[in-house]
Amino acid sequence: MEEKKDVTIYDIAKKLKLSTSTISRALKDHKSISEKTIEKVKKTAEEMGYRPNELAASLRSNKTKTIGVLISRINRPFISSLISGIEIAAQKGGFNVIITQSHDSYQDEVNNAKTLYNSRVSGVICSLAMETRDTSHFQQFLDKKIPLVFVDRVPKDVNTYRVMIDNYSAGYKATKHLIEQGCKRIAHFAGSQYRNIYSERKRGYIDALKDYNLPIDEDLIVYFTTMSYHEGEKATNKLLDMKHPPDGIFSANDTTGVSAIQCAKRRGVKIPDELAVIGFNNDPISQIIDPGLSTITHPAVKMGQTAAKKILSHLKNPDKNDEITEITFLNTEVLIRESSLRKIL
Amino acid sequence: MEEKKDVTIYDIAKKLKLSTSTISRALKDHKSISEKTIEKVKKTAEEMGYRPNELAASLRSNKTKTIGVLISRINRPFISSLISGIEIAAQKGGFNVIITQSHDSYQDEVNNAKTLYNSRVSGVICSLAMETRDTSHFQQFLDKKIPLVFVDRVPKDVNTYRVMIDNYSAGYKATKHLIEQGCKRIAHFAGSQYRNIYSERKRGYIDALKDYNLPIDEDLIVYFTTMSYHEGEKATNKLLDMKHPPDGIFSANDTTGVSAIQCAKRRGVKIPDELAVIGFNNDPISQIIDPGLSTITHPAVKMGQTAAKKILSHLKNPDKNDEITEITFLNTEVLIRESSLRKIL
DNA sequence: TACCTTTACGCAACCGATTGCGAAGTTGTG
DNA sequence: CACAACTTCGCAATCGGTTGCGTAAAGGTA
Repeated sequence: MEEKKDVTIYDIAKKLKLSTSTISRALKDHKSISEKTIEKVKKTAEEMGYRPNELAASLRSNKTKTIGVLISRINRPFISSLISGIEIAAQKGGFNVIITQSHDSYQDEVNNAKTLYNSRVSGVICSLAMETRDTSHFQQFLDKKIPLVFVDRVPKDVNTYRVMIDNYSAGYKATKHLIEQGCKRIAHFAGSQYRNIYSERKRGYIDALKDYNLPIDEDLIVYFTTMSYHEGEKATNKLLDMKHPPDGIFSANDTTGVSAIQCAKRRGVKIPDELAVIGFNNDPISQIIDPGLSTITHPAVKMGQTAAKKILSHLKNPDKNDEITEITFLNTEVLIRESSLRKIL
Repeated sequence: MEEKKDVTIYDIAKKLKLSTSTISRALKDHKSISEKTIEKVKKTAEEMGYRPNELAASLRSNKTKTIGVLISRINRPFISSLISGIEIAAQKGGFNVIITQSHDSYQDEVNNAKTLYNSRVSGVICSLAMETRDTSHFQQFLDKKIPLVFVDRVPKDVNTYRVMIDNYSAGYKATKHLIEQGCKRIAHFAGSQYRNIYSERKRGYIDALKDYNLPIDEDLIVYFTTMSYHEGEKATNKLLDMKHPPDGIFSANDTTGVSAIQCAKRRGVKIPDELAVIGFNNDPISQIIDPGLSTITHPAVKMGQTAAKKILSHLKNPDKNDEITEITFLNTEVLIRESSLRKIL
């Protein structure tokens, strides 16, 4: 029951009385090999059950057909869709995808970056961990000219590809929508201000209030660390306990938006009339909850595909610029559901 | 701005005036190298910024530190949690995880299996695509003694590791619960009967009905192909249009369970009194919907971890049995929420 | 001092594909 | 028919660790 050895190009060469160089070239349609030979080689390769050893090829050519991914955690609707998009695009280009999760820990992100670096991935896609402040662990990729694409949670101090949405205008649009529904005291559930997605959404919120001459009340802005359901629940209770509770909430994600709705419902607060709520991401729960949670659509799958395509096209194109600061913005839309719809528009 | 070459064991050897064999052995604490030398080598390796080239090591030793994963689609709560578990366990063992998705297409599954095989993964974890009937594309792994672990959706005709839940008893428990709530006409939303998880759940459903002397009405069993929200909605409407509509539904997943609740609510059917519903998986939406959907808990993360650990321990253990038919069952529980709770238990 | 073990390390083949350079064979041109 | 210009293919080095086998040096014993 011993294992059969793999068929190599040496075996094919011996059988056809050709050299390994010819086999190697024939298998990849090199122009200096005749049609006849190419066909013959491919046919016998097939017959002998040859499978190329990518390890050997990678070692020699010093490139792998692999994209490494650094994300916080896979089991989140947005992230899993992002990865799905990456996988789809990578697959089309014949690339494998290696996933690592940091669980939002800075140290894990650093370690994972090292792992991917050592694995000789030929490209990296990353969405920053919540904890991350310093980004020097990405320098190794830039030094080696390994294409690096940040998605969604991007740093501001690394010059490289970025694929993101316009969080500022999304935050602005969400807030504006609540204002148009008649909200006067709008609270904001914000995430870590070290992450662009949350600071920009907040900035949009602030500017919308300003533009519509509404006062900015710092007591109505809640800063979360994990943006979990529990955090949202606690914050909602606190807000509703205020002397002058808010009449609207713009939550920077759907999880806390949903928790706000459920909390308000339990307290008998009417949604959307007494409290209008809008979330962010368009997670599945946002359309399941009753009333449906208005939200901002987020093109997660497309974002993943775009990022992966960036890497593939960069690898194809031999002229590698030293300074790549290309930013791609994807579209978002305000998706209005019952949680914020007070009047017929 | 040319790239610096990587430091290799040759560089270290030259610097320390030792041979590459000594360096190689020292770096992995080989017993035939003295303490002093080992320390010296490790120190200079560190200083020179050496990073091992795993490609070279893999090529020579013919093993990679990689686990390949074959699943239907990443962006599903159950699957993404499963992968999360796999990644956590793999990471601890110093392994990378390569993800491929079949989107429930048989052909994609076959192609992905080939890709993983060619990538020389040292272990494979798979949950079958919905379409898959023939499983001969897994034979290549068995032939090469590459550990293969099926999770959740397992085939019956491949002798290898399996990590799963007891779908039969889970289906039985779910149905029994509805019966205990007073349901007399219980419908069942079933998935493809080619997949064990759905056929077993149905078997549990049937046997529970029998044990409690309830008639089995084939009209109350709906077979889905994708188990999507839309399918569930259509089926629910059809059931509620019947002359004698059901008073309970056991859905083989949460998505269709949720769609049943929403559909019933729209039609004014009272839940759980006129229609009690229980789903499967404990997806996030099951606890967000109102009324909360009773369901069966599914230890997805643990399932992933268990599967990955199986592979790691198999790779460590040199005595490879030829016939491995080890099945691991993980626990599930009936999680009762309002969608099925008619009386105080 | 002669001889036997250990200990510590080096030699060199090897894993399988890639590729610059060169050469033999073929076709074309005047 | 001679020489140029392609075509088509082989030689051999290379990528960076791994490992069986061999040997010199160090320590031990009678």
